[in-house]
Amino acid sequence: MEHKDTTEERILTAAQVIFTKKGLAGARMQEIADEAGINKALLHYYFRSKEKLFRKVFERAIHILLSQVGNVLDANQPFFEKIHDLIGLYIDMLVANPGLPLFVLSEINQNPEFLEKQFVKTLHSKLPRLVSQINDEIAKETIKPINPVQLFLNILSMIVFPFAARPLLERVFQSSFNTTFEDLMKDRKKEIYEFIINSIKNN
Amino acid sequence: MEHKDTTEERILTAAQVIFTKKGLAGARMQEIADEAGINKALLHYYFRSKEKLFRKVFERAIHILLSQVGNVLDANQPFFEKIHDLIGLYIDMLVANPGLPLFVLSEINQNPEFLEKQFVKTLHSKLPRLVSQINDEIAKETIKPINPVQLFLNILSMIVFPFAARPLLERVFQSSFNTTFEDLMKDRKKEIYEFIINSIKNN
DNA sequence: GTCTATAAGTAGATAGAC
DNA sequence: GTCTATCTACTTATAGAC
Repeated sequence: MEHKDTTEERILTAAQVIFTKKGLAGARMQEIADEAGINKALLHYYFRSKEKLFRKVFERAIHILLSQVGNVLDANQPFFEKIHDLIGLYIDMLVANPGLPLFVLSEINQNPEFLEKQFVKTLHSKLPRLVSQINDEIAKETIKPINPVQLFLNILSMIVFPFAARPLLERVFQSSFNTTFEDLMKDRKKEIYEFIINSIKNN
Repeated sequence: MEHKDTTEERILTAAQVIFTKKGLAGARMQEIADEAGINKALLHYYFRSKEKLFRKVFERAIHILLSQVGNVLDANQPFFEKIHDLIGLYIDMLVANPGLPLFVLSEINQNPEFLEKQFVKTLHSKLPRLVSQINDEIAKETIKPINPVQLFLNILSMIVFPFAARPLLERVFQSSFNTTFEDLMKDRKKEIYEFIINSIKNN
């Protein structure tokens, strides 16, 4: 699966590295060519324009961010297990792709037309199911009453934010607590899960 | 206080709008001039270069993000009150400046040298105090044992992330729940505080 | 202080040889 | 498919009139 060593693939990988670091506007085609170890003209041979190349990289990023998570949300699983697996899967994915959240959020902000219907549609099809599952648990009194959307926001925030703020947090944690970002993230799955359960679970 | 209507101020305000929307690399001096209603050459007359103008805007943003919060963290207050006030102050500030978090995080990521010592130093001087206050509460058994850094990350995440992800969340919430972002944020102070207290407080 | 005009450099894109 | 050389357009920055 992971990556036939064709020129096209090497360009895409290089483009992902540079676009993630510099953004669409800040990236230079020359930089991408250098990173891929090929000539600038080849980029245009394969992808015609900078924006078309960017769109391919961006679509990939969105796909990674959504694909596995959709399955967890769909799964027919007890509520607490689902939350547990969601946290585990998402953090694993972000550890493997730490630059994705900030990349996607920045570009959507700077260029709102990149927020494709696909993205919104995927979430739109998954979220209501989670919301009604939360409401079921509240009705069964297994968890305390809470606005399901706010609960979802809390969970998502605790998972994703540290990666979006990583460039900043790395330095602060290093200088203040002699802790590396990686160490924090190792414990974080368990930490987040327990923090949530402690908060919402009924005795 | 807020803003003598000098040309310099109008440029800074315009620059903040454009840089926040497009980033350093994506912003055009012409756009900033148009937004300020003046000529392009005047930008250079007042600020010499695009980067110097950017730095002024960026420093302002950092200042807004840190100034009030430092005071809360320093305050000699009971722990739960301090958490309560911290959430309230920070969300108020972000509602007034919703674009700041993503702006600052993106630019630090794309241009790590903009992360000035000042920023790291300020946090460095405030955080250990909060950490030891958390440890005190754990020792007194008013709250459950928890890694203070992780707790701090949880709180910060729940406050800041929704604003960083705002361009995305706005659409999703609108299309899935017929809720506006603003409505969610109105309740959010109370929601976050209760979520945290429920999680950490000992009975 | 504010403008118009222009200089100098850069980046995306293409032509054409191999 | 891959390269070198080049075109064209745009962007920052400056010169100089008012």
